[in-house]
Formats: sequence, C-alpha cells, structure tokens
Amino acid sequence: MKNNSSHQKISVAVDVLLFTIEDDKLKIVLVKRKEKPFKGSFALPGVALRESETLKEAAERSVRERTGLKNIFLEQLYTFGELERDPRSRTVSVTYYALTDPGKLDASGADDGVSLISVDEILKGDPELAFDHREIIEYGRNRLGGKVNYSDIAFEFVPKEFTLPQLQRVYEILLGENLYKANFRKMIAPLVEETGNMLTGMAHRPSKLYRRKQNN
Amino acid sequence: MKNNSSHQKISVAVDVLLFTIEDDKLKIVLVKRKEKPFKGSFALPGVALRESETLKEAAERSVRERTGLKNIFLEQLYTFGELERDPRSRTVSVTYYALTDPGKLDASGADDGVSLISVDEILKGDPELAFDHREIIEYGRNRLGGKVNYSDIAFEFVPKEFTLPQLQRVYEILLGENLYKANFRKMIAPLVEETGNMLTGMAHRPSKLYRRKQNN
DNA sequence: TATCATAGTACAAAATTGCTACTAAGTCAA
DNA sequence: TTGACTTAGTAGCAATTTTGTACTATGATA
Repeated sequence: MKNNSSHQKISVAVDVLLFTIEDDKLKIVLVKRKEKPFKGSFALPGVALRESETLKEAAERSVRERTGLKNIFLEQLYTFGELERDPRSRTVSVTYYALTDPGKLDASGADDGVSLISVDEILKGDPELAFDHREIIEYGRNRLGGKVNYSDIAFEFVPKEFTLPQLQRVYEILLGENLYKANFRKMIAPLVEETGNMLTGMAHRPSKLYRRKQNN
Repeated sequence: MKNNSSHQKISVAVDVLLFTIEDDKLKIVLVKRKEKPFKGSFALPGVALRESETLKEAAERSVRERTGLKNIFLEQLYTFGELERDPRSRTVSVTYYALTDPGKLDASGADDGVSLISVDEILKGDPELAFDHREIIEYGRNRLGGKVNYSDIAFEFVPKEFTLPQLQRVYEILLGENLYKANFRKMIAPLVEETGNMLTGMAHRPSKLYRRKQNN
C-alpha cells in the first residue's frame, strides 16, 4: 500500500448482480444504458464509488437507486480489473451480488429501464451486454451454484413463509440438478419450522408453510 | 459504472498475503514499514495499482519485488474499502493470496525487511500490524481453511515431490484438526502417483515420495 | 365419489467416514 | 548382529450419511 502516484487515473466502480427466481428461472436485474458507450445495451446496475462511502454502501446505493430495495442480502463477489474493461478510462469494478424474492422486487417500484432477464439466456449470449458484464454474470452464477451447498442463500429467494416444494425448486435451479424430495427434506428439516399455515387453492394436496428457524 | 466524478480521490492498492508452512506452522510474509504511518510496523507487501497493469499483474509484481518469486499460486481474496483504512487517503485495497512451499521462498533471495511470521501469533495480536492488515489476514486464514476441502491448494505448500505424511500435515495445519491416516490416504490416492523414490535418512521407516497426478 | 396430481413419509441399498489395530521398515544403541 | 524404537503404511469393521424407491395422504376437480 503506497501513495507515490499522486495523480490517480484509475476509477473505482461498484456493480451489483441482483438475482431473483421467477417462473422457475434464475433472473438478474439489468438496466438499459442511456449513454455511450454501449448505448441501448443492457448492463449491470452500478455506481461510481464516492469518497465518503464504503464499498458495501455503494452497492446498497446502487440497488436502492434502481429498484428501491433496502436491506436485502448483499455480499461481495469479485473485483474485475482488466485493462480494457471500459473504453472511457481504466476502471476497476468491485462487484457485489444481491438476492431477493421476486415479490419484494415487484413491490419495490423499480425504475423504468430496469429489466429482469434470464441468466441462462444471457450466458448463451442473448442479449449481449455492455462491457464485460456477461463474464461477470457468469462468474456470479458459478459462485451462487457453489454457495448453495454450504450456506443459506437459498432462503433469500423465497418469502418469509414458504413451502418445502418451493424451497426445493430454488435449490434445484441454483444447483442445476433435481433433488430427491425425501433427502432434501431431511437436509433442510433442522433449519425450518412449521408456521401452522397451509398454502391452499393450488389444486391437489396443499403444502404446509414453513419459516426459517432463527437461532442455531 | 459511471465516470461522472472526473477528479478521482480514491487510491487503489493491491496487497498480497503470501502464505507458507514452515516448522509445522502456517506463516505469512510481512515487510517492515520504513515510512509513516505505522513506521516500523509489519505490513502486508503491497503496491499501488498502475494504470498499465491488471490487478493480478500488480499482485505478481508485489510478490516479485519483495521476494523474487515468480509463477506461484495467486488468487484474489477480497477487496477492502472501509473509509479509514489508510490515514493518508481513501484507499481501496484489492487483496490476493499466494501460496508457496518454504523451499522456493528460501531459494528466491528475498529482500531484507521481509519476514516470515506465524499467522497464529498475528491473530493473537503479536505483533501488531499496520493498517487493517490483521483483519485482512484473519479473513485470508479463514478462506484457506475453507478452500482446503474443495480444492487442491494443499499441494501448493509442498515441493514437487512429497511424502504423504508431509501432505497430511499440511491438511491438518490448514484445517486445524488431526486426520486419520487411513482415511486421508484413501481421499488423496486418486490425486497422486508414486515417483518410485523414497525419502531416506530420516530415522525410522522411510516414506515413499509422490507427485501430483496431472490430468483428471 | 372416484380420479388425478402433488405433498409428504418409510425404509432399504450403497457409499462414505470414523476409528482401531495391525504389519513393515529403517535407525540407533547395546 | 540384533532387538527396541518410531514412524510408514494397510486391513477391515462399525457408524453414519447419501442415494434411491416405493409407498401413503390430501385436497381439487370432474
């Protein structure tokens, strides 16, 4: 850590990958760029880091300015610093990933110009994104897949009260493979408790509603 | 990602946690600061990011300038951006961790002012480090512990030819717990192959030397 | 009221992990 | 030269976890 180069020409940006699951698909919030370069292309919501805010605060601001969401799950992902990432100037981008259930996102009153796009489609190349944002999303997608197994991130994608089939579907989408119902329930049982309510009106047998167990 | 703030007051540093295992202890390379602030304290080796280099290149440069080492294992750890990290100016520090076996480090002809310090001692608070470097090392130490189980980082701490007891010791130090010999060998067997050589002159039964299997 | 589709449970088979106890081999002291 | 010592390496069983199948339960719908 030195400060010998007194005139700094390197910009610091904070970009956010805001994931949610809707219609059984992993999706991400993108914004349509209104300026060059990549005018009209989709890009990750991001901000320039201010001197008076921490990295995480900048990430929270980015989410809030675009979607109105506050207090959602947010963790640092990776920092990208290739030379030609941004044609305007040398920019280092610290990325965060945020998770939310689609209900909160709908209710939050997001900007125009904010879209929810299927991550699978993006990774196939459609639509093409601005900057290196497709690669960033690919990296984030892989991280999510890894994190499912040794953390509780799956809960971030469902409402406070949820059914086990719902939660299992989240696991399956994040892992990209189907799970055995019986095994899934054994695994998840210590983490949840019944609310006493049922999810009815769905045709067929209704399922019990659970909530996340707090302590433990 | 915006560039509306044309005069950038935020510095970008790249700091490296260079770990090795020596005398059955996890150690880290620190340098003694020659300037204020924290003059005389130990700190992580770091550099200011140059406009013409990527983050990883800066990390490599930091390792090379201090220790002479090239081509060692290097991965990004985390980016620290609290407001008061550096009393001189707002500094975002992108950190990398590097791993090496102590043999390479000895042979590389490191600078004066470069020390190998026990990580356990540092985490206990002795010696006290400059900036927030103790917290960074704590974060890196935890990451190492987690990574052992689902990656091959342990191999980075041993020479090209190694014995299974040596490798097991590395696992034990990183995990902080003892492993059963028989299980360890079953787990590691698919990853290694015998070289045909033995490590002799050690008193007691000599052990076979192995190398890492390449493909697979 | 029977059928359908999904919710939820019981339980065996297979694989892995945890653990103990053994045999093997070189050094060193007598 | 030999036997004790200490570490290297292996065999194998017990306990647990994971994998998988097959069943029963329940409300909606026709």
